[in-house]
Amino acid sequence: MQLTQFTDLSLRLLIYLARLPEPGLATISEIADYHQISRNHLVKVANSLANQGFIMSTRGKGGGLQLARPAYAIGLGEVVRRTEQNMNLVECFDIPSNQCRLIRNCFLKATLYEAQRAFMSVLDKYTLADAANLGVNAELLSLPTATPPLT
Amino acid sequence: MQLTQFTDLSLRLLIYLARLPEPGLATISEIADYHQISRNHLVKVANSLANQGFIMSTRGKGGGLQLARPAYAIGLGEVVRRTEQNMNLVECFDIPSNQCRLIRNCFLKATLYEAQRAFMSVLDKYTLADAANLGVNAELLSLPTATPPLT
DNA sequence: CTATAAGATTCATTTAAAATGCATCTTATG
DNA sequence: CATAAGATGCATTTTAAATGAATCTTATAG
Repeated sequence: MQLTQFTDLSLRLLIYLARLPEPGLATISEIADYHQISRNHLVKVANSLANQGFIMSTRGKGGGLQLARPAYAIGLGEVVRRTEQNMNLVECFDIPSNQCRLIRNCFLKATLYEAQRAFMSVLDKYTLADAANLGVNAELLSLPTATPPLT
Repeated sequence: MQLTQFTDLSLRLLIYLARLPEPGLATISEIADYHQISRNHLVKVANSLANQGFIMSTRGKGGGLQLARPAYAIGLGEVVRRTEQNMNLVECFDIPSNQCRLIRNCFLKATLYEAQRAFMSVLDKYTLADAANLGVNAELLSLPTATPPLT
C-alpha cells in the first residue's frame, strides 16, 4: 500500500510553491536541486500538475512555476486522485480486466471501496495550505487525530 | 494506490476456505485451479498465511489447508496489515530511509497517516465471514456505505 | 534578431518489486 | 515404499516506475 513517488513529488512540489513569498515563482531546476531529485522526473511531475490545472507554468527567461489557485483552494484529495495513476486496490476494481471468480457473491470489494473512500475523505478535509503548514486550518492539524501513530 | 496481488490472493484463499463445508479442507492445487492462477505463487501465499496463524496446513496424503480460527474471528484489517509488504504510503513514512527535506514542518505526513488509519479502521470493522458473505454481519454489508461508488 | 533561459515532448534505458517457474526437500498416509 | 500433499530456496520473467538524454517550443534581454 504505497503511493507512487510521482504523487509524493507532486505534493512536495506544490508545498514548495505554496511556501514561496509573492509572486510564488520557482523553476523546476530550483525545486529539483532543493530536493536533490531527478530533474527529468520533476519535469514530468510539473507537466502533469500544469495539465491538471494545479499550477501555471511560464516558459522562457524569467519563467517558472506558480500555483494556479491559492493554497487553501487546492484539496489534497483532489491532487492525489488526479495524480495517482492506478487507484485499483485489487484486481476486481477494474471490471474490464477482472479475472476473479468470486466477484458475484463476495463483499470484499464493497469493503475495500468503503475503506478507500474513508481514506480519500480524510484527504478531502485538508488543503495544500494545511499540508504546507501555512496557518490556515492549522488548528485542525494539531488535534490528536492528526498525530502520526504507528499505523 | 494498490494492494499487491499477493494480498489479493491471500484474501481470496481465505474466502475460499471460509466457504467450504466442514471440515473446511482444501489443497493449494484445488484453489489455484479454481482461480486459474499460478500454483507457485499460491504456495507462497498459503505459507505466509500459515506463518501468520490464519490457516493451518497439513502435509501428506489427505492434507491441505484449513482456517485456523472461525471466519468471524479473522479480521480483514489484521489480514491486510500482516500480508501487505510495504505500508509506507510515501518516502517519509520510513524514517531511516527518508530523504525529504520538508519533514520537519510539513503536515502531509500526519494527514496521510490519518487517512491510512481511516482506511484500516474500515477493514477492522469487518471479518472474513463478512467478506465471504456467510450471513454473519451480512446486514451491515447491505447498508448504503458498503455499496461500491465510483471512488 | 540572436543568445539564452526557461518549460514541453518524445524516446530510450535502468531499476526494483512483484510475480512466476523450477527443483528439491519434508511429512504423512495407505 | 509409493504417492500425495505442503515447505523451501533459487532463478527467471514481467511490469511499472523511475531516470536519462535529446530535441522542440516559447519568451525575454540586449
